[in-house]
Amino acid sequence: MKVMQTATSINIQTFVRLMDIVKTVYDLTAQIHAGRISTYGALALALGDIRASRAVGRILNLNPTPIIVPCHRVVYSDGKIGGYKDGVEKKIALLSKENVRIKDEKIVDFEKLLFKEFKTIFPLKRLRREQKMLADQVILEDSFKKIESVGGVDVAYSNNMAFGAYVIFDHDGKILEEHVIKTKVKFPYIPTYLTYREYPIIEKLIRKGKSSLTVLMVDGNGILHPFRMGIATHVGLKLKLSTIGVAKNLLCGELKKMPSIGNFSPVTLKKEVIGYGYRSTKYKPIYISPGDKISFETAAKIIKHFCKARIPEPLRRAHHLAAMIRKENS
DNA sequence: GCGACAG
DNA sequence: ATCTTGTCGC
Repeated sequence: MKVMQTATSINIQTFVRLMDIVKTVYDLTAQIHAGRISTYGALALALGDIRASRAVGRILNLNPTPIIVPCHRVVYSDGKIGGYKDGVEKKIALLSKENVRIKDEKIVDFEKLLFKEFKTIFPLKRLRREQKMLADQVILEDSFKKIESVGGVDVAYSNNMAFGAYVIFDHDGKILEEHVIKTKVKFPYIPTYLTYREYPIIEKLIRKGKSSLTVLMVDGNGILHPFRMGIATHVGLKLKLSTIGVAKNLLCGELKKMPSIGNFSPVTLKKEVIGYGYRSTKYKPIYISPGDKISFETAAKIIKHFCKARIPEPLRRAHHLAAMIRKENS
């Protein structure tokens, strides 16, 4: 029987390749010919989002083949040279050899030499489209009555390895299960795309759990996200779980006033409440938001119940576990 | 130098 | 998140 080469089967392979952000950055950089220069931001835009510019810098810093991938041709957007693994002198020397002149630490004729006509399919735009699609499916209502168990997941890193930890507590704070996992990192950290870095690890961890889980706390945001699709929300939708996002820093929006100890204060974005700052100690607040299948009220209640320290216990324990495993493997 | 954007 | 000396406060 003749089997049609479906669009899907092509796309899955293509998709994986597309999403190899590291490889894409190197391929894009190789498009900058001798005599031209480009910027970290221009490369990020070619990936599909200016937010990736720092990730581009980090990736180029690890460039294993500086001869094939001419990362010396990537400079700051103000025309300054920027850094180079083997020293800026080397970068300047390589550029000079290509007739790119530098004066007062800046590229001469920067605008004229700037290359930004990359051949690209903007891989990050596809991910953003997915986030926008999924955002419609979020339900900010509890999908449970009684809280049997509450889980926490966190991930630690060392070089190209990720160490994930998953802990399940019962309602009284007793640990029911602990799981750890070690995997290769496949996606860089890019603000607002955290889920594409950590979701695969979290999914593997959750599958190891035996107890039925009422709620999962995720290190990161729920709907407190420019597109209402933080990692906790993504995890909730994909794994059909009630989730709460818990972040140690604010990603977007505005905390109207500093909450007093033991209290919450709303975080708003364009007049809309998308999360709460919560202070259980005298230290700086944490930022909580519903992931999926939970209300603001219930999320807040659960967070308060599990906050013996600044960070709620399930996440605190998961964080410690992940850090321990990371250290053991280093 | 500051602001600066989860992890 | 990780890299890290010394420093600060409970």
